[in-house]
Amino acid sequence: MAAAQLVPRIDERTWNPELERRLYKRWEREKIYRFQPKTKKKIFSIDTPPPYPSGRPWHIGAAAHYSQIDMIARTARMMGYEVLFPIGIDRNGLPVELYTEKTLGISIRTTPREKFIEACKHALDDLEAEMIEIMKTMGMSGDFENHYRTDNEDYRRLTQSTFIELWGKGLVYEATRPNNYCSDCGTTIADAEVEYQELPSELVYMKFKLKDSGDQIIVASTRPELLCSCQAVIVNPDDERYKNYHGSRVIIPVYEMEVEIRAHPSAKLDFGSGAAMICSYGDYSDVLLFREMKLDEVVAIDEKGRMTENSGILAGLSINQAREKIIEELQRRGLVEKIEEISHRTPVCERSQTPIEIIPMKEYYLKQLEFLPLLRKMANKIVFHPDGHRQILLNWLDSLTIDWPISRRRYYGTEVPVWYCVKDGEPHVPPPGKYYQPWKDKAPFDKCRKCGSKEFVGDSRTFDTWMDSSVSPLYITKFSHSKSFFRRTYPTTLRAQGKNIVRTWLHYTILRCYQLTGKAPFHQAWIFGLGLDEHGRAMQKHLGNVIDPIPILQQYGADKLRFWSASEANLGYDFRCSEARIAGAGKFLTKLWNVSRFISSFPNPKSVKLNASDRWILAELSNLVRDCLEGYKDFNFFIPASKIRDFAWNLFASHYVEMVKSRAYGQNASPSGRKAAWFTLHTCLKTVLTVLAPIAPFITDSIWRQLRGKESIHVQRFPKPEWNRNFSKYTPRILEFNEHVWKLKKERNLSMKDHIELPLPSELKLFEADLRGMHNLR
RNA sequence: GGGCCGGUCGUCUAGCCUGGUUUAGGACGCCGCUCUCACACAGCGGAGGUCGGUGGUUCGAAUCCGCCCCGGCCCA
Repeated sequence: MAAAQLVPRIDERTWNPELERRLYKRWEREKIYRFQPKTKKKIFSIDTPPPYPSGRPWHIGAAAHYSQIDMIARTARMMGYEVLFPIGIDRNGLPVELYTEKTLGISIRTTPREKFIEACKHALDDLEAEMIEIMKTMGMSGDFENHYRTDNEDYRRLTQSTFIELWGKGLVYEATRPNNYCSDCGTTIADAEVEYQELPSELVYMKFKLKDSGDQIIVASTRPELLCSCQAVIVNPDDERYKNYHGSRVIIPVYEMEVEIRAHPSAKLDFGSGAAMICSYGDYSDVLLFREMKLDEVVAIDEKGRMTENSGILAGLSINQAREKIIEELQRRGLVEKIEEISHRTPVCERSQTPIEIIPMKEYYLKQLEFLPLLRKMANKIVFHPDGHRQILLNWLDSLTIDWPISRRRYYGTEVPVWYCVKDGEPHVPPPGKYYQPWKDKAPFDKCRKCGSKEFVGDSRTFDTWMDSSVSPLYITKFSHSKSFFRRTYPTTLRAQGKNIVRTWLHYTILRCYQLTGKAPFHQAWIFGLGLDEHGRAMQKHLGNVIDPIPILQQYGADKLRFWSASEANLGYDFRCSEARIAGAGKFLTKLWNVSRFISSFPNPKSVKLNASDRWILAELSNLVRDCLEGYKDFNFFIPASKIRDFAWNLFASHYVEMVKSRAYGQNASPSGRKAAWFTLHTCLKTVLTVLAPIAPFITDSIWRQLRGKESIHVQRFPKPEWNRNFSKYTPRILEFNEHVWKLKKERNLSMKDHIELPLPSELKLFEADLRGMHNLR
């Protein structure tokens, strides 16, 4: 058979990403990724993060993240597991409300709740559809047929049922919590709705008398009206002026209460007098200091933005009136040293631009502090990928000082399922198993169990959205729907998520699922870094540096994006995104395609007698398989991606293929030697395709089916490193020799196929025939 | 402001744990030559790094220790 008669079975000269769409349709038809709950295989369940479709464009970093989560699922399948890979979409909370207001031009303040949440319900439909389309385009093998939403009735029913259960266990209690409050809008606002402005403000220097010595200390504050809630005065520990006063007690002017002077580093030496009063609550640092020093809060301002009875002479006044009046009062008593006009960074309501107040309000809390020892224990037991990121969770657990406030004064979220007796305020919680909307539903109780009254009023609040997301492992394992399914799939095998939400999603999920099931919700936690722009800055809409994955997918295709993601983003660490590098990474796939095309022109014999070169590359192939499996075991795709590229490009294509080309074409080769070359070429390709399949599912399946028939590569198992690795000791010598010859020919201006006279190193005698053929040695 | 993580050619990374085998390896990009029968989305060759800075430990440090700077995230 002459070389000219060999025709590649693969026609196209380059990998065409348009083939991806057709292949995806084929996967859908063949249902090769469908979860079989009755399987005999071990089950691998993935607790996938439900992404939030809050706006266009979706983040390229997120695309990289989700494509890697898909690699986890594919890896597990090729390891022989039955894989449960649910897909969910998060649609609760503030961003939906803001998006709805913006796109529909309505206001949450003036729209009836019923109408507003109806609008929220559909606001994200288009964005969600687009997001799911992108996930499919990326080749994700999740369960799109049963995709769930965190705002559907079933999900909210689960959230409420779990709350009711925890309520029954005594893990929920009510206590005050500092809320951002806008007196103009008449409502609490979320942290995300607070912005900061430099506003002119009066810094009042007030005289505080020391209790024992009769000395006085000057305290400067922009919030003199909060004097009645002052519970401490702080000075910087390094401030020489006040060194003698640490621990002394001072009398608060007008109110005549005693508080302690404490040393604290957050007191700034050069601000005001250097001494600051800590009130509940002037600003966020007051909140922190109250927690840190365990001070008792005094409510000075009520929900209408009026001063409370606690403020004595100021009671009933607005904040501005109160400030004027207290300054007058202080001046009348000669307690004002001076007043300075300053510019002050003030938190304001993003809507009304009114300075916000921090007002303690009653909220529900879920106990977490008493679980800390158990949480630490579970954190240490969960396998982290990468291992070091367990520390993020442990550090967070160490820094927790308060329980978790779980109620929010919002509209679009899961409602707090509690009704109160109108007469005595006794809270009543309904039985679990239904979705409740207490703000509009009739109370499911006959009469108050305490006073017998028949009138109830429903709670109007919703839950923190993490209350919903933190039971995702229970939702996907059918916790409240199917005992047998739950038993088989819970705890889930692996939680995949971003590093930035370890302290929220990861922590809350472990806490809640433990409280409900007595077990950690997953055996492994896989933590991904954050996609930054090409300069290393976070991608943010207002910076205009967000890269849209849609045009990238259109131009380069999913596999190039995926291969880039795997070979660029080291597991757990932040990575930069740039189109140029995606294009660069994609070149490897073109190379792979062409090597495959070359190999596709040869038959694939079954049994052969191997030459030395064949045994050498198979030894290296074994090394490759071993390295890849090691990376896959840790779900670190960076390792297989770079090892495969190294092997396939720099060893296999550059050296081995060139070494056996003449043998494969039958030039000066025995039939058995020729067959051995064919066999080895096919074996290497087959193996490379299999270990690459989780990363680049389209191109590998395409080549696989063109060479090996109908069955998809995605139902195969990973190969084993089955060839003797002994011959890999020749690798450095072979590379060295080949590079030496190439260089010589270059220097002598010879073409690669020109013959050259050169002695063969004695160590390479085994490879003599192939090397002579390769370089045309004489 | 606090905590954590990270900083190796323009870019991504190997090496760092377990100091010497490193004149710091590879890839992308760049430059030069070559259309050689799978591939010019290629091949070959080349330039490019005082390993964030600075002190220290040591015969010897990218590798161990201290301090500082920069970036990211989270909490404020």
